[in-house]
Amino acid sequence: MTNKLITIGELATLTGLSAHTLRFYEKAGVLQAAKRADSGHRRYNSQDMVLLQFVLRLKQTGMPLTEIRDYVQLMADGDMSLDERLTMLKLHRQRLAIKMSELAENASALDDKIRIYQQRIRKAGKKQKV
Amino acid sequence: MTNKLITIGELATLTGLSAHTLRFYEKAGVLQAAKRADSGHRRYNSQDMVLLQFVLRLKQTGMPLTEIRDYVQLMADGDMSLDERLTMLKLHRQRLAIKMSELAENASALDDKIRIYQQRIRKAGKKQKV
DNA sequence: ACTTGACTTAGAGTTGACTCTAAGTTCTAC
DNA sequence: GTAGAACTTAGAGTCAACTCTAAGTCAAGT
Repeated sequence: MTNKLITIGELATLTGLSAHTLRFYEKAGVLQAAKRADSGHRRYNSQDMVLLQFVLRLKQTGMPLTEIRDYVQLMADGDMSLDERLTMLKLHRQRLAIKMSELAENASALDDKIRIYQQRIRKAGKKQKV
Repeated sequence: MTNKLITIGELATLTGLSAHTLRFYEKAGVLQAAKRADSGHRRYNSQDMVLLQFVLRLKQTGMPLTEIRDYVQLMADGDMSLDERLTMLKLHRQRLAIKMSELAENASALDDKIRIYQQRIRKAGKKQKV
């Protein structure tokens, strides 16, 4: 077991978030309240880091913080919330699929536009020479 | 030539945006100032609609409005800005590629999670029966 | 002519997600 | 034991992107 505890500053460096943001996430319920040292300072363990990784994945795929908060709350509720969590994940997965196909479509439209621009620039260049 | 002019309300219905948002875009420079009827009401032609389609594409792929505004400004400057516009589009295309691959990675992580949840739920169901 | 709905403006308010400030406490290194 | 960095809190400020309000004008149908 790796029981190493780290400070909020260290977690900030590890994740690229600011300590401010980590506290903000905790207040927003996006992260479970961290354990505290005797001094009152937050101490994070490896499980906290794993959860944070997953939370960041959800965020990166466009899930709003309020929804992530609900999901994290369900995790705290234990196994009886498994079904509900699965439903949420599946729904989010579907939205993600839609977004990905939209992006793919837009990417190819962009590629077309870029090709047309390159042609126009090439032609303009030729005119210049004549 | 299809010279049909439409009102802001009609354009709103067509695009799914609100008239408020269309005016906001115009003020923000994301849309070029629309022609006006004698009454002062905005009238949009098909070219305006084509531009708006492209603007929405840029927006949908995550380009911030300030950047779209710069791009639209360059369009108004005419052909001499072709190079600069091409550079912008290429850069954006690259960011889009990165985002798409991130999403793909996160999607497959989500799929793993979903599979694991389904297994856990199936097991829990079995225990229930015994 | 009149009503009703769509339009006009400037500017205020909202939402989501941070980001920072102030004032104080704790930890680390010398 | 003291300086300076890192931590604590509550709450204010910022930014992007809308979204709405107020007060008025214009357009279309009966």
